[in-house]
Amino acid sequence: MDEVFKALADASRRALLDRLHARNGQTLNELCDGLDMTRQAVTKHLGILEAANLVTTLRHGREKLHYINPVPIHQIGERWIKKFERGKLAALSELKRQLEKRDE
Amino acid sequence: MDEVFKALADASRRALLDRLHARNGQTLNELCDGLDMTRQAVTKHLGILEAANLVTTLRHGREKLHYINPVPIHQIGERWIKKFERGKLAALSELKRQLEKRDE
DNA sequence: ATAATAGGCAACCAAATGGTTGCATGTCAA
DNA sequence: TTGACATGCAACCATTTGGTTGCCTATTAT
Repeated sequence: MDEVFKALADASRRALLDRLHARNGQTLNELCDGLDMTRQAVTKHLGILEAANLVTTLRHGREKLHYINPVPIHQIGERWIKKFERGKLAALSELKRQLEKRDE
Repeated sequence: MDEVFKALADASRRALLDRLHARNGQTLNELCDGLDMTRQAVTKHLGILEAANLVTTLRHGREKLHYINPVPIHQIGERWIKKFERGKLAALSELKRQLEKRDE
């Protein structure tokens, strides 16, 4: 889980996921296209995404195809975000109450 | 948005949010309790959470009370996670198809 | 008044991070 | 078969990060 959070913490990596979300199965060079980074930098980012299981790759001859794996993202939503949904309204109203109490 | 992702990338900070989720409005020293870090390290983490608007603080005399703000977490869910929900099944089945095609 | 308590500030440090360059390897096409 | 193309590997670099220590300030309780 920590690896996923860390992987998602970088804007370049989120951009790569966005690209794969727009069109899945792109090669390394396709993913590099238009980005202000060297190919090697992109390789590293993709490696981190792959290590976090956010991307799965498939060799096809000399090309490496990258496929997004939506499962870890979904898990972040289920296991983490949702926990804070419950009690969200309670937290906000309590905060509001405390903020108002300040002026007593 | 980037600040929120970065703030959530650290396990210590997520643990602090968990603590506030369990009991809101804790002081700095309460939050330090039991953690294997100096108070100053915790202060820094809380500063990052506050900068990302994940935590709001309120001075009460010499104490500083920390309240969780669930809104940015919710926004990550809405603006980011949900985007990948749509097409999740499509991505998975395509990945499965490609993986099977490998053995042709 | 004064001691204890709660927190703030700043300098410093090691390790991790995001990036680069240079070169090597494997695969495809002419 | 040889050149072009797609990717891999490794060393190196600057900056950021997560943490420390030492000291200072503000508030509360005795």
